[in-house]
Amino acid sequence: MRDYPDRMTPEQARAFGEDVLNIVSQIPRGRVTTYGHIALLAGWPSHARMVGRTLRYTPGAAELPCHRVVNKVGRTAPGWKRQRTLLEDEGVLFKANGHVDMERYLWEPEFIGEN
DNA sequence: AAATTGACGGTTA
DNA sequence: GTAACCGCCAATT
Repeated sequence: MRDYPDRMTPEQARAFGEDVLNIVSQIPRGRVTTYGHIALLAGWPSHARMVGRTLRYTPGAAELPCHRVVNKVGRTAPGWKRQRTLLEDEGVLFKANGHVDMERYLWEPEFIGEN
């Protein structure tokens, strides 16, 4: 018995991509959220990696505040050095270990009228 | 068809 | 704190 969703059909993958971009666009300035939270809200809890894939490869994702998406421990995206500067410019403080202070800046999206 | 690759997450040591 | 795994899954090789 699998406790994770079935493999995405192409149609589901398309809808998932739209949902991800839509959610990212709602992250408030000066706050961050995680790949896992976005995947959960999009209805695919085990697809955190796919959220990262979408933001990395979808043209137009750069127009969104995708710099406000970090991993669960507050680490910024590998190879994207500018992300930290963008966050600091809107007031997000980093800890000595180079991670975002998640206790202070994590924004947890809420389900609205779902199901 | 089989193996590898990641803007990830979790457990263990 | 680090590091080594493991599970997950679409895309790529």
